[in-house]
Amino acid sequence: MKAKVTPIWRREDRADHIYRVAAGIMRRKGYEATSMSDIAEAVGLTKAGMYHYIRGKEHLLFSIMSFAMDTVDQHVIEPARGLAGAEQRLRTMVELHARRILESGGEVTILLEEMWALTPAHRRIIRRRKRVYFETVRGTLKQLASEGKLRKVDPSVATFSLFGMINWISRWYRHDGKLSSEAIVRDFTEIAMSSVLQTAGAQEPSHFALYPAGSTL
Amino acid sequence: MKAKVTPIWRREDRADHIYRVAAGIMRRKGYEATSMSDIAEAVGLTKAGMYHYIRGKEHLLFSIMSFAMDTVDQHVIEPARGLAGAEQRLRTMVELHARRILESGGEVTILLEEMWALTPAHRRIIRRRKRVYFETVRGTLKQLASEGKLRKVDPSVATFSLFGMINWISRWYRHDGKLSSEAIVRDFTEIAMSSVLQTAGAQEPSHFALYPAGSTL
DNA sequence: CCCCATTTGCCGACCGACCGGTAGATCCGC
DNA sequence: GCGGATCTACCGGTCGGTCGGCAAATGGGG
Repeated sequence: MKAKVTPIWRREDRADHIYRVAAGIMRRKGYEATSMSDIAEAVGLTKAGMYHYIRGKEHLLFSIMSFAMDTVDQHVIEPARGLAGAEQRLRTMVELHARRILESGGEVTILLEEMWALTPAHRRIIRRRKRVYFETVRGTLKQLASEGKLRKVDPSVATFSLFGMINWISRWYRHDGKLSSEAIVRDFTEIAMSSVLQTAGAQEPSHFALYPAGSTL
Repeated sequence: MKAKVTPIWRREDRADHIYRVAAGIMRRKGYEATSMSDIAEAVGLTKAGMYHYIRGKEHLLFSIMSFAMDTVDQHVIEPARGLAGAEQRLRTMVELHARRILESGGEVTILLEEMWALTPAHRRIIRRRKRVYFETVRGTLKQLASEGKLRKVDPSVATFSLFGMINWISRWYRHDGKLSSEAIVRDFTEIAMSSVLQTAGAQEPSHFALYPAGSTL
């Protein structure tokens, strides 16, 4: 009596679906704590059936991470690449990245931290792509520094701080929260930009007065 | 010939040692990926021997997290509590917390993120303590806002951003890096403070001009 | 249109490895 | 010889992953 649904799955769609479901579960429970049975059940297959489409747990994680890096390349780095001013470029990257995280639910961000679970070869690939992004931002900050628009801080520390703020978003943002995502993006972008940008009128940050001249720098 | 060392372990010292070793391994590999055998081997005991001192894996994690919260209470919140100005209080917390992370190796910070591994009861306890800290910072930001010293941003978003920067430190800081920890603390504190503090001379952030008046706030 | 061989999608049963944790014997300083 | 510390041996259970096979599609040749 139970009419078999037999939805028309194209093979690659089925695989994509598995990636998506797995990403959601792994985001909530972490990679190690997520069993293949968990994923299979959520997908609506048995474990053996699921293995028809995927190669293994580690490769699944690697695929998700690669997809995450693809979206960052496509929707954050690429749109900002051609922009003229360094400040404009940085602001665009911060804003686009923040918006991406809010819209994607953050699976993508959080799983990028499970590097230790990858095989050395896969880890190297992901690390390399992350470094490209990091160096893009750091290069922009260095350009800002050469224009006198960066605070008197180490560009690497500034870059790490920016990534900290950005990557943390997915840990606190709730889709059903009080603030609209647009308001969050706006406030967040201002906070992030202000953290590294030297204010035009004040060449010296006020706190310099707190330290005696010539103290151990 | 091998003279047995038999170091004189007081029972609680032994337990403390296990906590410390476990925290180090779990920081590198994550909670789930760390087996009790891993820890036992690193401690120099068999698994059964180790269970003489600890109650179980989950309770071990809970103890480490509680210790982490103790140090934050003791070395970050408490010293800042009595301070007069909101700005001074915030700066002190940021600086002390950052310094703590650099000095402790960061075990403490990272493991605080493995909340999902705790039993519901333990999770509630840790979450409550984290919330107290969060509200302390947010309260300070609100006070800054009432004094007109906070950027025109939501205090919660600002607080989350601050915690993001701070908690991210342990992911990039290497003890053998080029920068001295003092230089890092100094730069980082300036970045963090600037991200939320309204610059004295500029009452309106420049980007407000980009949005039409009365746009959806 | 039918028949049948081949492929595809999927499953129940199962594997060896390892997990967290325990029982009971042994060791050793007092 | 007593009691805490530590060991060897083992438990039940779960892990990631595989195997052989069933049933539904697929596709030609007649």
